[in-house]
Amino acid sequence: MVANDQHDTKAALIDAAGALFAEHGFDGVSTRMIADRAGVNLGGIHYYFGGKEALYCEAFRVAVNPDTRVNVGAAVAAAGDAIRTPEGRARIVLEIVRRVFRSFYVPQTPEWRMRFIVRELANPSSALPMLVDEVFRPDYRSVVDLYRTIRPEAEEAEANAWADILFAAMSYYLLAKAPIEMVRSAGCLSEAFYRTAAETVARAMICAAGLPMPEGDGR
Amino acid sequence: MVANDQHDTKAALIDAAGALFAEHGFDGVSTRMIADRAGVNLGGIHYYFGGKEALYCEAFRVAVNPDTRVNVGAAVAAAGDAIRTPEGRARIVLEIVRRVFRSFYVPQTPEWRMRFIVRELANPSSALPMLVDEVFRPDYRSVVDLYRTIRPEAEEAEANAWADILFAAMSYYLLAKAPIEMVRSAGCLSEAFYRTAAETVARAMICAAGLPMPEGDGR
DNA sequence: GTCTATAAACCGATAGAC
DNA sequence: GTCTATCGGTTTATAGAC
Repeated sequence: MVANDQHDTKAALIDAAGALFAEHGFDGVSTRMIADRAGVNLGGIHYYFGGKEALYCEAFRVAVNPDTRVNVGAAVAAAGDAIRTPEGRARIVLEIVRRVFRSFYVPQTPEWRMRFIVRELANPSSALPMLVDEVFRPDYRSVVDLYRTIRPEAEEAEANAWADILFAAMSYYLLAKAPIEMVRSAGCLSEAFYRTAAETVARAMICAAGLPMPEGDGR
Repeated sequence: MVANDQHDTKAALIDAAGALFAEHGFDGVSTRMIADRAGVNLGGIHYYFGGKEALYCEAFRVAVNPDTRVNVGAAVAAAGDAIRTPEGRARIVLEIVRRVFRSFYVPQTPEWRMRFIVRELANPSSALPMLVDEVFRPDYRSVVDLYRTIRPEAEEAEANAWADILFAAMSYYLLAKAPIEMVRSAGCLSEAFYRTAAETVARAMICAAGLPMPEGDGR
């Protein structure tokens, strides 16, 4: 069963590599660790991908797959006329922050997806340009533009710092998971906590931008 | 000149190791890279420290040195009676956030100090328990306690998420420096920008906690 | 396609000359 | 204290049997 075996081995390698790279970074993972976790032979990495770095990039492309990734720019565009009122703008901010946090748990996608993306931010590799061009810069620009719509008189640095609140929260929860759970308790970074965190971050960003807080939050 | 050479070589190794470990993590740095950057012989690492891991811990102890590190708990305690009024609490939050951002640039301390600390959060090693026990947990508890003083009725998760805004910003700016400068421009993460970022983060935390914004900021 | 065996390079660590 | 040379182990990558 050639096609099936190929799919199984290749997919197992990508999933094992993604999970390990997301956790330990490129340097912290050996090809043997990947092959062992995938339950396949070491040679399969070079047979299917050509090498460790190519496998890293392949797993990374899965992580940033546009079909599954949250698209901040589209979320702003989809809001339509809501952006014309302060109340609508506040709701757009709330919706964007919620989407970002919900993207931590997207069914049918690997658990390591988002963590792999922010891992690349902290431990850059040859995949960094692709991440910046295709994901980070567009999303970042969308959030900065949103702030400039809300406060056109604000300086560039302030808009950047405001957008950073969101990206900082995202990367922090995904990268510092181990120490956070050491300080609080194991399993404290649950889906329920991320809902609270999303509301807290959204509230901070909304009132920092001088917008009115949405009352009924229509969850 | 024994004592002087010893100091020079040892200090050069710690400084080179700190800079490299802060940038690439333990796994991303080899002992040869450290020796080369320090301009000393490879054997010196084992002569002075006993090995790579011991050098890592030694450089890490420099990074978390209580004499130079910003102490969040002490900042709250030093505020005295200010904590009894909403205006005073807002000023305490502002002061804490400013101190954290100013700690990025402390004269007479190595530039890699804070980056090494947050690097350990993202790439944990055997030094993680020490970091959590001596630095991360106390600071984190101080900020959570401050929020619980401000809003005693708030749930634990909300207090945690509020404190996270500060620690997230700190780790984001220090860890994701390369991609941030790719998106904006090289050198955009200047001391001037960090002042703006501190004001923005502080403003977000202050109004998210329901406190009044300090008007004259008395910088 | 999957496996074993191994090459070639690099790693941390060490011995010993000076 | 500082250096060179090198050990033993691990790494990525590859060649070749099946």
